[in-house]
Amino acid sequence: MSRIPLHPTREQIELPMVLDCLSDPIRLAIVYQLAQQERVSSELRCGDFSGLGAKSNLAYHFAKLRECGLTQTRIVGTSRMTRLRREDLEARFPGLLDAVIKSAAKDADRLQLLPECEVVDVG
Amino acid sequence: MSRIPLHPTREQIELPMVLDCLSDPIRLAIVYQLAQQERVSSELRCGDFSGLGAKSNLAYHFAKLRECGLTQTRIVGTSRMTRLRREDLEARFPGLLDAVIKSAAKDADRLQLLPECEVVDVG
DNA sequence: TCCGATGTTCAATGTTTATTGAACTATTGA
DNA sequence: TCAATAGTTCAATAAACATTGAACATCGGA
Repeated sequence: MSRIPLHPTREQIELPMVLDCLSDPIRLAIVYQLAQQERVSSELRCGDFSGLGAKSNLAYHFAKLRECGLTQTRIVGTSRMTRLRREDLEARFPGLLDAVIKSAAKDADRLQLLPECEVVDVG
Repeated sequence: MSRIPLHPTREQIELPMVLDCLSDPIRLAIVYQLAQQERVSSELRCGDFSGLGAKSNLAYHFAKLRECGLTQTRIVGTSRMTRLRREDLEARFPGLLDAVIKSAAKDADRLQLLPECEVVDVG
């Protein structure tokens, strides 16, 4: 396991990479879930998304999200807690993330944003 | 040549396809140019973008833009006039296109939005 | 100190993608 | 009718991408 997950700095976040990252249905679902959850808790574990695919596939997608600057990941015990980099994204691309999340919400039934599994029950 | 370019209906426009389409630097440059030009003329010819690549490659990218619902193309003589589907996009994904275009404008120097060629001189 | 849980990394696979040049089609104007 | 122009289609190629299972690493708790 790489001990320290690598993140781009705010200025290193690139528009095409962010758009490409968001264009994958699984990654869009992850971002959407993270956004939905924000009022309750800003972070989620990777394992909370096991309904979206195999472990190794999710690790791949989480790495992409992290490397393009959409998410921040920190290690807590054996888990990885991931949250959206809202402030950095808003600074670089004002209004973009909100527009994407609202668009995803509008199409929540077409996009498979909520697979069979229910995500979390936070105390 | 396909005589009638095919376009998705407004409702057929899908978020992941739009984001994927916008994530390619060449297509982003095309969309950006179309947006910049809108005050002068809402349409541009494919040939106006010859600085962005070979003819056949541009035809490929223009087809992608059209098929995902970002642009509308009509035939005028031997030319194809292309414009952004602003109203349809705004109806489906409010604020999204504007956010992308403004973000691209902010990063205009990183992204190669303006290749060697100057685009158009409209009467 | 070992077990179970959580994720990562690797290799392999099949798919999609972008790019190119050549051949082709359609239209305009001489 | 012919040539020039605008753009499409095709085949080929190389690169990137998503997906899987197996093996591995790390940490917390019994």
